[in-house]
Amino acid sequence: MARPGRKEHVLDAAVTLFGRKGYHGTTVRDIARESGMLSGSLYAHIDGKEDLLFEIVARAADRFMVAVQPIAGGFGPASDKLRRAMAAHIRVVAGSRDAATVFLHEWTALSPQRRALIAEKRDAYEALFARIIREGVDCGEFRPLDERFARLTVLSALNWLYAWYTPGGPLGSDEVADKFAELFLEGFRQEGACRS
Amino acid sequence: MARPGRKEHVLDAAVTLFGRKGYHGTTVRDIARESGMLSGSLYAHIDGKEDLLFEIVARAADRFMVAVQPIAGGFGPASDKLRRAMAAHIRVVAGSRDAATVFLHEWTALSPQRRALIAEKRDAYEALFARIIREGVDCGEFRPLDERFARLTVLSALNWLYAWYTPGGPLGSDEVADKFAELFLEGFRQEGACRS
DNA sequence: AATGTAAACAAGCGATCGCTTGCCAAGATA
DNA sequence: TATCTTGGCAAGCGATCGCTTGTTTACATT
Repeated sequence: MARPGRKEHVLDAAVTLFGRKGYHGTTVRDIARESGMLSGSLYAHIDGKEDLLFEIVARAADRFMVAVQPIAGGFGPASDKLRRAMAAHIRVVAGSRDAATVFLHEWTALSPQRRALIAEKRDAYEALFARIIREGVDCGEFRPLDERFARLTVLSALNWLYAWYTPGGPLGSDEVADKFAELFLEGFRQEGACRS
Repeated sequence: MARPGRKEHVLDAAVTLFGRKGYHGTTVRDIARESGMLSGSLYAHIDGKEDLLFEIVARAADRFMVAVQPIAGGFGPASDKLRRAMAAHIRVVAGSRDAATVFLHEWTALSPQRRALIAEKRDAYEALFARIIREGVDCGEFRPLDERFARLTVLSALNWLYAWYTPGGPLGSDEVADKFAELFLEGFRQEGACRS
């Protein structure tokens, strides 16, 4: 009887190591050791090292998409959708920080064909945020923003989360999202600032 | 007579390759080929592969520091200092995009001691932005921001630049800085928004 | 108890890794 | 002219890379 959990176990080991040491910095022997077997035994479950990377990256991309898609397509004020989209993104990062790191950093190690596939997924994901921002501008809720800059800024903040956010820390993912949303929506400047 | 330009030439080759394929994804033979010599000849100029990485990363860190330090320590409104600090940062990225990429991504490949050294430099750099933000809050020019979040958000936007900014493109570094600064200072929300 | 099969191990393949060594041509120095 | 230094080449070191092969173990099914 096949134990379907074995491959998932290997994927878990790989995502941990890829996240910590990078794709090229991780050997198949590392992955095997982390999985509790020898390197040759890995090949009963996988076709090659790069397949592991692709599966990790593709799954991570899908998780982001699935989390934010319904929010971008839903109803409500753009500011609310933006806050909820950020919260959903952060929840994905918090739920699988290593996978998010690998998704953002190691996709360049893929073959050109697979890299193009991931680029498509990433573009589709970014389009969700572009849509929310355009909605906000069109309905007058947001200032006449440069959509590209606003989107890039929001995504930059989200994409850099992996570098400092610890899921077990004092801040829950929704609290972080609230703080980000407030920051982006209201800006830094005090009304009637002193301008010293 | 020693030709002092040779080592710089090797460093240039290394920063290009590290930026494109990562540290572990680049071999010393790659670096040698890019430098127009064979791998053995490299070792007349360097002590080892990791020394190249360290020198690249440390120099990049210093460039950021030198560019922003006088702005953070200078005079003027915090909003202006923030905009000028961002512009200075972006100029550094634009002037050496590969080095900035390596600085942000590949420092984890360094030995623990050297990694700690780079972490110190990075912390000192981030402190410059923290100082500007605190100044703005203290003098009342900024709202009572959470300094940590504001700093992280600004630095996220700056650190993600390498992923999309092309120095030869339509936007100059100062234009990008202006747009970022406006976005952060004024926020997304329109005064008297429709809140539909 | 006999058989089939999934999943592991032991061993090692060819290739490539970072790096070292011994050597030599060319230019500077004396 | 004789010597020394620089910066390169050719060759190859031991280690490790991703991966393959042949065999064995453990367990489910019959």
